[in-house]
Amino acid sequence: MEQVITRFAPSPTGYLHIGGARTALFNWLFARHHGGKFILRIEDTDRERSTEESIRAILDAMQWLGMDWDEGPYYQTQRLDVYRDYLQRLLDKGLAYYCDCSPEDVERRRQEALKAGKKPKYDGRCRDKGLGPGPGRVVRFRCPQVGTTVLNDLIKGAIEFENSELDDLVLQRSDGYPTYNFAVVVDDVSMKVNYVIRGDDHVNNTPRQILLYQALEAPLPRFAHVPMILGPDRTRLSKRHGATSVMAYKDQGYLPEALVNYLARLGWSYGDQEIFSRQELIEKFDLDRVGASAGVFDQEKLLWLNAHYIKEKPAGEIAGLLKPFLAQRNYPEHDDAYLERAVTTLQPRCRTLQEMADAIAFYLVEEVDYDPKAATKFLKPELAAPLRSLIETLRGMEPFQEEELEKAFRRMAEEMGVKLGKIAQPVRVALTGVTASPGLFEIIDILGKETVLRRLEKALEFVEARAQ
RNA sequence: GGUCCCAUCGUCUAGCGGUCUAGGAUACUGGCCUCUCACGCCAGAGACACGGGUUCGAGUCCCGUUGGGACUACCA
Repeated sequence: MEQVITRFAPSPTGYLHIGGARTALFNWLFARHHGGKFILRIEDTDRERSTEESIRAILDAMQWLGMDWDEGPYYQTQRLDVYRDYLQRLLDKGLAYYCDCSPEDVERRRQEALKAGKKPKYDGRCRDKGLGPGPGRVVRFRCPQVGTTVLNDLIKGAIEFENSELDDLVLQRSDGYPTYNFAVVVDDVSMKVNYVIRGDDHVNNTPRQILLYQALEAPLPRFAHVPMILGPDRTRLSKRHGATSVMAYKDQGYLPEALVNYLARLGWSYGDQEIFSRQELIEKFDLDRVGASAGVFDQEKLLWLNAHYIKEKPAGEIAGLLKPFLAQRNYPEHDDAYLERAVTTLQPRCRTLQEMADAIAFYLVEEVDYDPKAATKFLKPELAAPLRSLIETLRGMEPFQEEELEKAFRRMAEEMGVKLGKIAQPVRVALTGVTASPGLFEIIDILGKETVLRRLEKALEFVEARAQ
């Protein structure tokens, strides 16, 4: 079997979004699965909207998601001579022609046709004028007007198009740059791309492209049009639906493993399996298990996957990834070992790194602030005595460790004739400021004797003040 | 308007004519665990859009209806 060659060809007119990322992922996975080649190509022929910044952002996102490419990035604007060469072949064969209709005229005639209830196609006015190159002139494809073009899509099956529906599309703009439909074909032909995997918003472009392949006498690639990703309102996912940029997910504290896993399962499935490592994805991914219908992007499920990967990853790695988020919050510095222990207790409790960076606050700040409700409910005046005795007990404890601490607390609760929770909750508030936290004894162990005693004494002062 | 695509729980999906009184995941609800919150475990509720065919038999095949989506540029 010939080597599989796929490509991802974004246009640098914005950030890499969720939909593009999935298209890239499917191409990447397909190539890796088949031991093929994955090419990255930047389609920057729209000089108005393409930006350097977007290119940077797309490359960053590809890298963050762990999708490496074997060739490229190629830039279409650096391949202008290639398009001219191919265009000349078409011109020489009479399969393309110059056209001097102004954009305004074409648009006006289009509107008129529409109003008259006809198809808004280019009317072929310059088809046989025999025009040569000149300022303001474009080159159009002499599109066959009879016959049927069939697209044998790997995902959707056979789709037929009447050539009479198609018109003479522009191949080269008046500024000399190729248009998308032409550049994409020339690139895929010259780069020997044999599997074109892209969003199904391109289905209607495909017959023209097939016709161009034929005009160029180039072998046809296999096409696979993957369904769109929709927002909750079932329209094409866009900024309106919230974060759609891949890097926005990084900033929100998502792990690339989670996003990759989620995106892979959106539109593709493998029996009942939900969790896939990158390696498993490469082993198991194939086009025959890609569904034909559009899917809604479900933030909740992504969150669940992210929580899964946060729990699963070694604490040391999570701690490292967490640092930038900590820096945003200006917490005091702590050593890695301490951070790692704190992270361990938070892993089952946080769905994103942002959540974790918030939750870890009490471990890192000098003094905690009490949540007013929590303080009112649990730091009551009658706690003064128990707190005093607790402080005494803890002061004398050596070693100051989780297991011993738990025993001491249980003993104390028993002596007082109350349930453990009765003293655990006030202490929790004293140490963390809130009523929900990791296990009390692991917290005490990690915070260390000095911090714990300091916070307990502050709590004692607080309850004593309330007593007056 | 025209062309094209799509249609199983709210969402992602399994299902490739009989084993489907439709399975899994997520979200939701209840319970267990428990020092709180999570995690985890158990249980529950929840779907084949509709109408015709084909067939001994249809979620599965065909047609239509309805609904949704995409495209219709000198954007990609």
